[in-house]
Amino acid sequence: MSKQKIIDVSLECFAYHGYENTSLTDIASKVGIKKPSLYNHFSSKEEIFLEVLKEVAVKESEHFQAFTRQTGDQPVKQRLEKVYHFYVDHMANSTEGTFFKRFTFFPPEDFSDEIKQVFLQVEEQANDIIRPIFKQGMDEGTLRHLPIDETLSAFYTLIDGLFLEENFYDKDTLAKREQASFKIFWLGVQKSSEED
Amino acid sequence: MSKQKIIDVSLECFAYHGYENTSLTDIASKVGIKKPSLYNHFSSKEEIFLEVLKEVAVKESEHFQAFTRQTGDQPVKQRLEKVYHFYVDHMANSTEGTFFKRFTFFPPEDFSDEIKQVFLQVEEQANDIIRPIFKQGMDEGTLRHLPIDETLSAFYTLIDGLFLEENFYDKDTLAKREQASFKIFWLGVQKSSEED
DNA sequence: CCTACCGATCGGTAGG
DNA sequence: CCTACCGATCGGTAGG
Repeated sequence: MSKQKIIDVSLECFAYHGYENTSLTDIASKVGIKKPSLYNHFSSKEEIFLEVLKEVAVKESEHFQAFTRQTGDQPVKQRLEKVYHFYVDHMANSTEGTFFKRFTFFPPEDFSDEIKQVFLQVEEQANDIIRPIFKQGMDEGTLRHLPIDETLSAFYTLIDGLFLEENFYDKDTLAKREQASFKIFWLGVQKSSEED
Repeated sequence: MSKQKIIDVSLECFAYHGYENTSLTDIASKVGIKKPSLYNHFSSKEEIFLEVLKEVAVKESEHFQAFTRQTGDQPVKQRLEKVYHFYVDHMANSTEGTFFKRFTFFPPEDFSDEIKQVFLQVEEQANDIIRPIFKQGMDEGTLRHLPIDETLSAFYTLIDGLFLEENFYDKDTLAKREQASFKIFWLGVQKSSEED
């Protein structure tokens, strides 16, 4: 169906060029039709954007959930490390990640409320997936007993920081920064030998 | 001089609305002149932008340097904590910080090289200012002997993460996240009692 | 520093 | 799904 093709093409254009910098002519030509034909499927540019946003939100949540579940049988440190690398890599290298980053961080004014809502919803679902890993670590004595929401938010802040840095550093430097941040985070949250 | 006023007004427009979303008519009307008069001072919109960029880079470096120097006589933990809060607050609440964040994060394609260069240059200057604090901490035995560039990059990644989060959390939540991240970072880098 | 105007491009519509 | 066209707005220029 060409409606889906319009959504796919729009996702790519919006992700890599932004909302204002993507024209309906651009989208139509990449789909292989003329601009007015878009109006057979959508009533405005805004509607296209909102449909793309909705799709990305659902896909991203499912994607993260599937990956995290799959690490369920591993030790806490490995689970966290894998989830961490997966998040960072995905946001750096996928179209959906780029879209998500771009519009959560600098939303077009007209959509800022919808976007904020989607971000918070995706984050909440991600929290529900990651929280049990920290819980597991504290219960089994691998992690310090810190307030779980502090640990969780510090973990996210690292990831968010790397999102931003993806824009300036080359792959090698970024990989080193990714390692360094995790190492120090882990030193901070692990239970040291002298504690009970 | 009205050239300076154009730069000041443009900085504000670009910071809060982005490059494509700021028209020369907008800028002129806020300055109190008509659009064609801008061309008495600048030869294009691009030139205005590049001049604003240059000014922000210089101002930010100086501003940051001045603040850090002023904390020189305090213990390492307090110095780091103050620099950290200063950085995050400044980026959240100043026009220059908003400009810097917006354009380092999603640069208009035509300027991406110039912007990347400015970002790396500002970061390098910031490194030269912060590195001695970590060096001091390791020398006096407050901090673990970790590779200094790992510590430095992890510290920045925290700050970068909070930059992003400034866009969707309210002040209270943000302040909590700021505290939580620093707390865990500090647990990670401080020398624990059992080490030599 | 202005008025008047340029070609290009935008999102969107009419009508088939 | 198309051609033809709309009013609005863009960055930029001519000429004073």
